[in-house]
Amino acid sequence: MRMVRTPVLNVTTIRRLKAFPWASDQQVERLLGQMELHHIEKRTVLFNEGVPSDSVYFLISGVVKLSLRSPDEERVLVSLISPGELFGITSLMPGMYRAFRSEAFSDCWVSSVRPEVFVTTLLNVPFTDFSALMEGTVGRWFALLYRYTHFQGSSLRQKLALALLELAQKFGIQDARGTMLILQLTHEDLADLVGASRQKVTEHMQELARQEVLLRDGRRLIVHPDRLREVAGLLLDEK
Amino acid sequence: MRMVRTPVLNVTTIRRLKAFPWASDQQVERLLGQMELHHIEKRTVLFNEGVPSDSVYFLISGVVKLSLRSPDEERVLVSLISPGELFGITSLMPGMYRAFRSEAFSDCWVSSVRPEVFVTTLLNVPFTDFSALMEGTVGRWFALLYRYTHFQGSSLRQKLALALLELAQKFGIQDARGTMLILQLTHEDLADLVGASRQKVTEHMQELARQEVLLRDGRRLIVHPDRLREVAGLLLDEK
DNA sequence: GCTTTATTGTCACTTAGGTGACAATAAAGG
DNA sequence: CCTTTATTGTCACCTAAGTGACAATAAAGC
Repeated sequence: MRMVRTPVLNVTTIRRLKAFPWASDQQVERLLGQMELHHIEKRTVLFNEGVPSDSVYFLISGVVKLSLRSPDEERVLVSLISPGELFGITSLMPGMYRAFRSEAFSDCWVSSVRPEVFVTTLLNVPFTDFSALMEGTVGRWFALLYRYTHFQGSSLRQKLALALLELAQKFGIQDARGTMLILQLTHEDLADLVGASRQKVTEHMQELARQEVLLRDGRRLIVHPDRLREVAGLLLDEK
Repeated sequence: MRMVRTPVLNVTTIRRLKAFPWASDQQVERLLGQMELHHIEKRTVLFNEGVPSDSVYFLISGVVKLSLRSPDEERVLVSLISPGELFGITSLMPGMYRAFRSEAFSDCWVSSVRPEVFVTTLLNVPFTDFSALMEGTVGRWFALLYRYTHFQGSSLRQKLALALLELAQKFGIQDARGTMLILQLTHEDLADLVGASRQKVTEHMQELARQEVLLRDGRRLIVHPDRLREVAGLLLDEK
């Protein structure tokens, strides 16, 4: 059995890690009083994608890995977190679920706090207000990050499905035949969106139309979100 | 000459667009009083990547396109913005530059406001505090989005360079021979990070070592950020 | 120090998607 | 309505990267 020395977590440690440089000593002190400390052994999963987001984490030492399951069951390594960084911040937006799995890349010391405590201590503003503002502003960044990380390890067909899903959410109106995109998109636009050639997009769009995942009404697209989700390789409960 | 009718921009319009649902009528009213209204014709560039971020934009009607220049001079279409969305929100973080070009995808009505006004009106908190908190929390999302959008249209070699650059910023310490990554990374880890196969990563890493972009000291990597930036196809002033 | 296991290196072969070059449509502008 | 321009469709060919299968090292465990 290996002994593990519990690290000291005080204002000096926080300052040394260059975390929360804007916060006053009092604020940091108050925050520390409400944070829990955890030791996590290499390869231990801290949270999995899909579970409710209810804590903000702060990495004190070690390295944490954020990853994702790609359609072909491979894992996409999204990011490696270094000491002094916050992570698990989807919890700062209302009703979010974890988008990534986080696990210890090496033995780690991690500290966690409830998002409400985090925000009210450091910013002195009601959590619901802050949270709503975050959703309205950086929520879109997150949606983009979601799409781009899911592009990793996907075929062109799957990327197209993901991109069309996002467009359907933004520009879709219900139609008797499905969800109509109120946008004039050329195959070239779609190609630029998924990072592919115009010709291959044409081929795949035709294939998708043949399989009745979508259909074209003049230059308008009508899509079936459920079938797109299936094509994209998402679980039905995702997003 | 085509006549353009100026849209009414009042609380009702904002509510119809489902924007700022958390804000009170008074707050919205006050915000509107400080917003400028612009009409932008299709294909007009609103801002370019690289310029200082000094306004938050709100799309009233039309579609706005966010894009990026890829290493091979192609444009990557990052996102299409729909009415009711905020964009240009890098201005909510301190000292940021525009990461994307924004241009009118169709004729648009856009409203702009200074980030300080936006934050203080809607959240009643000093802008510098809010801004610092944003940087410390969602700043990393943005860095990830930066990497992933730049992956688009890049070769494996360029993706590797970008990923190693990000790692050097997080895990790098200065060394006589360059920037040493204090991390035990296998080629498999790198492959998962850039979405490639382990074998090809091995080949490219060897190539990069041969060209003295990086070198290996046991299982530690020592990289040259400048040369990596060159390999990644970034302009010298970027990032 | 020796055995076991993980990582790196190499190569032949396959494949998804890029590229260029057109014809066939469809939309836009007068 | 007719001309011009933009978009879609289709193909043959090329290339970067994936894949499987090993050998060669290097690190870890005992």
